[in-house]
Amino acid sequence: MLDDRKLAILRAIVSDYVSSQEPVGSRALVERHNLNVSSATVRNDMAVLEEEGYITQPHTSAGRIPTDKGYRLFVDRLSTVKPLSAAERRAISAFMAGALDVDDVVRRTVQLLAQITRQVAIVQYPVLSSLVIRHVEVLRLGPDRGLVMCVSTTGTVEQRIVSLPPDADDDDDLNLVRGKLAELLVGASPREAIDRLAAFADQVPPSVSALSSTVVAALLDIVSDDPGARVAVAGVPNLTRFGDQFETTVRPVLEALEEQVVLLHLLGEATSTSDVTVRIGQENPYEPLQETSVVASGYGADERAWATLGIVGPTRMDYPSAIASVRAVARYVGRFLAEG
Amino acid sequence: MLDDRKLAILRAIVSDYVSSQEPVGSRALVERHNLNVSSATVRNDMAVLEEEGYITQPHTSAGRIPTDKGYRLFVDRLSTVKPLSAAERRAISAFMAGALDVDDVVRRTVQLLAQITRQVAIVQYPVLSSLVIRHVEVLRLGPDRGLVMCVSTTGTVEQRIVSLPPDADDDDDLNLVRGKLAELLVGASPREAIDRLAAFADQVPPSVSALSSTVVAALLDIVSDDPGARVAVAGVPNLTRFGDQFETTVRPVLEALEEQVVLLHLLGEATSTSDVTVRIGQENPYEPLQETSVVASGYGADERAWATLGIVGPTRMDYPSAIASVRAVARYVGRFLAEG
DNA sequence: ACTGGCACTCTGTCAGGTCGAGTGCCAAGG
DNA sequence: CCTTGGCACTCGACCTGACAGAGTGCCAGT
Repeated sequence: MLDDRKLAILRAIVSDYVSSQEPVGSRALVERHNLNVSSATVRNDMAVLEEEGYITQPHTSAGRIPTDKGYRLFVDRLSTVKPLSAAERRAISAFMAGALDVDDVVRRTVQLLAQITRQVAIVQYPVLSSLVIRHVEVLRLGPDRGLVMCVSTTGTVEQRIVSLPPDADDDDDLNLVRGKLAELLVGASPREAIDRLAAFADQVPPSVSALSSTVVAALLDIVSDDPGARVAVAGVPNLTRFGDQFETTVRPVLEALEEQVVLLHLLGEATSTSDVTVRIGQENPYEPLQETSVVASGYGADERAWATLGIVGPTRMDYPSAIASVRAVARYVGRFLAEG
Repeated sequence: MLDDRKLAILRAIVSDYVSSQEPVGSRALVERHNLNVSSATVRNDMAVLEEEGYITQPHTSAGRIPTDKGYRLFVDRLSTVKPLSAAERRAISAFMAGALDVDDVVRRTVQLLAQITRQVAIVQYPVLSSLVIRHVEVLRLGPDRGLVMCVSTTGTVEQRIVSLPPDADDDDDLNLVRGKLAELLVGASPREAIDRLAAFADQVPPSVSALSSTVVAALLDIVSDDPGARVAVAGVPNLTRFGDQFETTVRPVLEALEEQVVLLHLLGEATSTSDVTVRIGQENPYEPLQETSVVASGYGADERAWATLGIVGPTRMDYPSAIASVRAVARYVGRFLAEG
């Protein structure tokens, strides 16, 4: 159906359109790429490609632009991942060097990704569910307010403010509960923690049951209410390069960027750290973003991904570079988080 | 120089322009407001107002639009702050109810502010410098990595990851240092903490001096590297209502929104919780944002402000509503943080 | 001091015309 | 059967001129 030349033409169309952002015609194509055929031949091939749904023309007598299906074919079969330049590799190390804690790593990563791809970058915070609890703390902040904290082995800290029963007039009860909980939870994964917490109510003396249940509720909230459900975003100004129609294309993106839930849905679920997922236009699960593409990858210190990162940009995007950048950054961050 | 009628005309121009976003002419003015004079009279007055620099016309034979100076006069002398509707007040309480911790309060506040003003909202995290240290924690995360944490009485948690000397082969040293530091710092303000930490090196046995100095450095970093230097942003999609020119007006705003430092500079320094600051167009300290106005206020539980919040929008903004909203939200958040 | 009237200026828009890029198709050639 | 040069056709981009409308400034009259 599609011989080599047609594929080469499709590749050329994608490549030209991505760089010029203008429909590309048959003549320009034979001039800029050495296809060794005439423009008429290219036209015939383009007619076939259009019939098959890989390209389309905005109006009669304009050049062709790739469809989502065309980009998909390009990404799957026609593109070779562009290796990053030495300068880019150096930029990555320089940018990440000296990160203070996990939050800082995430913030730097998202900025880095936005900068090298010149798109909007999104980085999910590492999900606690693949981590291990290192420390549990319960503090009294005021007469009836307390703080419950949970620290993971990677240094992520999650906390909740709770109302403490005012009758616990000194902190012995608090320390008792804290001690028992620490003993119970340190070393546990969040999933184990949920199970152990469910059985905890029976293990405390009735005198502290009110206090204990409040703290346990907060801890359950922390470990079960997926703490990786947060994302960092950078590179929003890059949207101004998006195109002309603002209300129709950019606005939905801006709205999606304010909805953490949508963003997580968008990044998708990455189970492995080695794949880069590309969602093109209408393949996108979130309807208002069907004019945009998402390039995402899992990241983490081992094969199992801790969380996801990626970029969002126009379907007309330089996929080979984007994929290479996302992959490189994901790998680097994974290693960085492992080594500290 | 400017009699009552001229002021009334200026007020009418501002009001009409803000709602219609189009230059307003003399005839429309006498029709929509009962000025009891003819359009010719209005024209004469407008000529004076233009001469004085309060209004301008985009081109000959177009209506007038207010200048920055015109808006300034309007804000200072011609507008009365619009009280919030009952529905808005209810929305504020509903939105804030059930906030989990300080971070959550900030996130909700910034969303709330963006929603009721329909502008871009910015909320600075409460600065630690007006708070008191409640708890200090030092944890070992791995063979050579540790976590240093600091909790304030409002429940703000700041942490740093540090490299620990590997020779501390069990955690007695760590606990010793932690204990001494907790004793030293709990109850201190950040300023006091800096002083006390400076003198701490002398108080520890030499065997733990390496460990101690690492931890102290991290704590100094936490308490001195102003943790209130962070802001939350929401309502970015509202920028699409900004106007037509994108490259020139919206892009600089998007860029500013990615720079925490610029944003803090923009909000300015609010020392009191009772004033609302309005910076109009060129009054703005950050040059690329001279087409925008900033309405900001300090907030906090007492008269002294903890931090600042505000909105950024086009100079053509509904100042009375914006000022009222910013003030109301600032007060509400202040009370909320105090009561918990 | 205000008002009605008038000439003037400028923008936005619409119709008409031209240009050029690009296509589809066809007949001829390898 | 594939490829190619040629040709007619289509349609958007751009320019032009004309026109209506909004708005102004100014002036003479009340």
